[in-house]
Amino acid sequence: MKQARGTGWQQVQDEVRRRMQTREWAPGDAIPNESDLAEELGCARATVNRALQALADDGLLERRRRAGTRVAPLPVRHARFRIPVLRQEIEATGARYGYRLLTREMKMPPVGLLPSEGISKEVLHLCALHLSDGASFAHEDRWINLAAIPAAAEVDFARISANEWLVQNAPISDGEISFFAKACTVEEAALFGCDRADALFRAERKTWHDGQLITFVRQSFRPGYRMTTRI
Amino acid sequence: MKQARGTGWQQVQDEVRRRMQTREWAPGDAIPNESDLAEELGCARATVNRALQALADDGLLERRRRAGTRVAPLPVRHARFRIPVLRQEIEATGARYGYRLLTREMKMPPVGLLPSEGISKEVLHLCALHLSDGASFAHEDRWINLAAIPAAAEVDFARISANEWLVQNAPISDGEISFFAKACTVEEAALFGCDRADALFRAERKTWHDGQLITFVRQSFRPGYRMTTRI
DNA sequence: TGCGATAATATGTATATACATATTAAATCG
DNA sequence: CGATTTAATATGTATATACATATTATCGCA
Repeated sequence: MKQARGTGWQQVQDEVRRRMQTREWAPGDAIPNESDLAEELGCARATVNRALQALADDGLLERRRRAGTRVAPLPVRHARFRIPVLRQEIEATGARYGYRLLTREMKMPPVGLLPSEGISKEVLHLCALHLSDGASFAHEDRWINLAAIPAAAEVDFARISANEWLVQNAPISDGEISFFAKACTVEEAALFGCDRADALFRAERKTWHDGQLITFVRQSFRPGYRMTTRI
Repeated sequence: MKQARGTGWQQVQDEVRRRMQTREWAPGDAIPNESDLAEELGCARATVNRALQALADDGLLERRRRAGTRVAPLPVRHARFRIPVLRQEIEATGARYGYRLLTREMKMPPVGLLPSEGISKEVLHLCALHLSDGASFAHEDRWINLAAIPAAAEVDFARISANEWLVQNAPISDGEISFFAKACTVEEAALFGCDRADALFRAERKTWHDGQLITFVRQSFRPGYRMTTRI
């Protein structure tokens, strides 16, 4: 059958959003089932299903078989962030991206840095700077598990950042990222030209492949950095 | 036709993920079109479409009409965070949630706090604490635009947090949230029992309805707080 | 009344089909 | 040869249909 205009799943979604916003359907309320909605809006159930699934995916609806669909009691629960890929983030501002390797060495990771990952051998430790128009944007402290990626031992990482090399060369199956705040160290104060009392926004990421830790990286952003998204 | 076992869209997705992880399909590579994949995997094109759309939604694939589908050159994985809904976050740890209103007053917002929002009248200003087992977990500094939500003027917010009241009573169409780090103030050091030099993780959120600002809130988390997610 | 079996129901998914749309490649024309 | 038109192609979407699955409600029976 030909698709009528005004019955796309996006429009169904908009209509549902509208009813939630106007409190016609308030938080906690059950909404009509898919078949009824489809009939009311003049489209197929599959179209309504697509719209409602997307809303549930965003955390605005809660759906359970047989129990039906209801407006999430506490909406706005999921926000999506693009994980900072520094080159892109910097270039998106119109600035010139720069990368500088500070140190590269084989060493044992400090006790407690990679807790319970079973890293007993030496790992590759890199420190690098990401620059925005020549100014320090983020400092990166990275540990690469050579047992997982032996090829990394042959790379000097002076021209290509570890992130970009790993993306191309290391399969990844799983990851964890966390964000937190911590006062800057003396070295960081020098790098960023900031006060010792300044707070830095930091991100730590671990990535695994088949349960084996590939890399751990801590990125510290220059003072004043904000991670922002619309919801 | 009856659905064969092993041809669900999740399984198609798993297979595509596997091929990306093994570098059979490397970052930047084009992958077969939906029809070919469907034939190879023994399912309908719609099933492949569902799987690939979900992967594109997660930032692992890039898709363009006619141009086809390719593995994202930089796995700019779109991480999802649950926006800190403090009651839930605290109760999820097994701790008892507590809420305490510190101040409630009508006042003009400081210049620059709500830039270019056209707030010229008085707004409701609240300061409150969120407690985890009685200990300070997060401090909240909130401004509510009474022009948008006049009813808020009648609520004392001593027993119910502004967030929970607003969720139930204020329609929201749009929002922005940002995270950053900032050294704590003297007041915060007292609240959290921490050192003046400690850095605090902070979140600022603005919500609008039909272009009108409803509320602005800044939440400052206790030292050591981490926002974490798997990707 | 209490419990287990069974029916009813809403969502979840797969499929074939048809058409829409964006984009690229090819063909055509001045 | 360059510009413009046209065709080809991959994804995007809507639909009817059929069946799967989870969960709740109900019925029958002891």
